[in-house]
Amino acid sequence: MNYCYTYPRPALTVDTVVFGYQNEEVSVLLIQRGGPPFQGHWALPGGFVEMDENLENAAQRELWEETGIRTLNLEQLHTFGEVSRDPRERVVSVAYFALVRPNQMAFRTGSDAEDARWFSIKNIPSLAFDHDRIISKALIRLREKLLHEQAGFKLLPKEFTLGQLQKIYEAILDQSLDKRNFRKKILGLGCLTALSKKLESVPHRSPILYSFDEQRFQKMDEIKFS
Amino acid sequence: MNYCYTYPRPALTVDTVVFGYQNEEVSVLLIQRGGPPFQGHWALPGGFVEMDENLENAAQRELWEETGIRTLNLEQLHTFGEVSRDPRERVVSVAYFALVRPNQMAFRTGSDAEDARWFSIKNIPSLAFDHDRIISKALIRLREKLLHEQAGFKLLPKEFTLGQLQKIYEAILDQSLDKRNFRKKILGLGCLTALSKKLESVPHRSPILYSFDEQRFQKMDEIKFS
DNA sequence: TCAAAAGTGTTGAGCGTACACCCATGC
DNA sequence: GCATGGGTGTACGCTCAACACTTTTGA
Repeated sequence: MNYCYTYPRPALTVDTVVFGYQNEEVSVLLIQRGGPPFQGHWALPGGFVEMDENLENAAQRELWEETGIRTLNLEQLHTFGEVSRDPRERVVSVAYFALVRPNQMAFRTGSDAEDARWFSIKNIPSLAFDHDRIISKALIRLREKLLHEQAGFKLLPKEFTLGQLQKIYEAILDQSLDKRNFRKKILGLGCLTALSKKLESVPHRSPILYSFDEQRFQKMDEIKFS
Repeated sequence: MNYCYTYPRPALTVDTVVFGYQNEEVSVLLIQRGGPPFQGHWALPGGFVEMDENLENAAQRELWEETGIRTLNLEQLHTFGEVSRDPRERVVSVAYFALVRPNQMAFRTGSDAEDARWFSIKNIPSLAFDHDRIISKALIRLREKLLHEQAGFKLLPKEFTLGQLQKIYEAILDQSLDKRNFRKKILGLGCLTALSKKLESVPHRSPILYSFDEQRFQKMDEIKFS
């Protein structure tokens, strides 16, 4: 108890909602808590902010320590500061949001006797603290990012087919889309490059692989606003 | 120094960006700092979060204490936590965002020998801390809210004319708009009620007063997403 | 030959944009 | 009567939604 202040202070944590995509389902990375409170409950990866690191760095570090996943592109979601959201004491948590590709989804279990797992967003268990509220907000943001920033490709390998991309949209928006209109709209963005390769060894016609040109997309976005 | 912890903790503050509209200009409420650091500089109203109040309540209280303005409808903007954003020590600040009507814009000066003033967003002085960055983010959010939530009427009296509303859009978007298209679009939302009164004693034809039906707008929004 | 997904165009409706004139009021 | 904003309609282009069949591949 060596750090003393004139006025009391809340503890400050970060929590990160990481979305991935596998088996045609969007899923969230959760860890199982090894100690109280909520021992054995599932929760978002996260922890206390150190004094010499920015909030985003703290979120990256905790994610790395607890799951072995490294990702840039963390984005701040919302800060949760209800007085009694943690039963021990006042804890304010800054929530972050990330999308990872399949090849980034492999994790190792953290040091703290915790287990980690991907859960489909259609089947999320009961969570510790107010983490269900955090995930609700993250899902809303995910839909917005999909619709306004075409973020779907960030959940796929760098090279992907239009069919895979459409399935992402359908999973996140929870509705089926018309194939022709989807392709027209996505290709009409002018940010996809058709690669000369095709995806082979599939039990049907080989689909063309595409890559997403993010720089071009940013430029298009700027033009729109002018 | 009676509050002691095992690990060091950042201080936690809230700051609020309040937008108003007067003299055909959108403006921000700032206070002049009465003590160091940045003594004499202008800054956003805000202060430390108490242990028994939620973040939004803290923002409301500080706004009330420092400016005498009371507003509901605070909305969280972003949390700023760069390590050195405050020269004294680590301070993390949760920024809030509010729109107030002209009749809410009267303020009293706070207790702390501070002055308060409305500044046009086209003429903002040099600010304390990273408050310029906070205002930049708030301006972006203001434009988004205008475009997606038609929030412009929240800067006007409950009863307003279409001409006044158009001026708000022009001030925030910083471009002139076509009068006929603007009216078509706004009336097409189906959320404006034409009142039987007209605005009188103006040196030209008396314009019709309208009120905005927020409930109806919310419903329209839900329908859109289904 | 069959199953499974890939790929491909047209049409109609609604929305945003461009554009110009007369009207009511106070001074 | 004049200055000042209030109020109004049409035509075009673009984007979105609906809709069905042929192609390729592996098993």
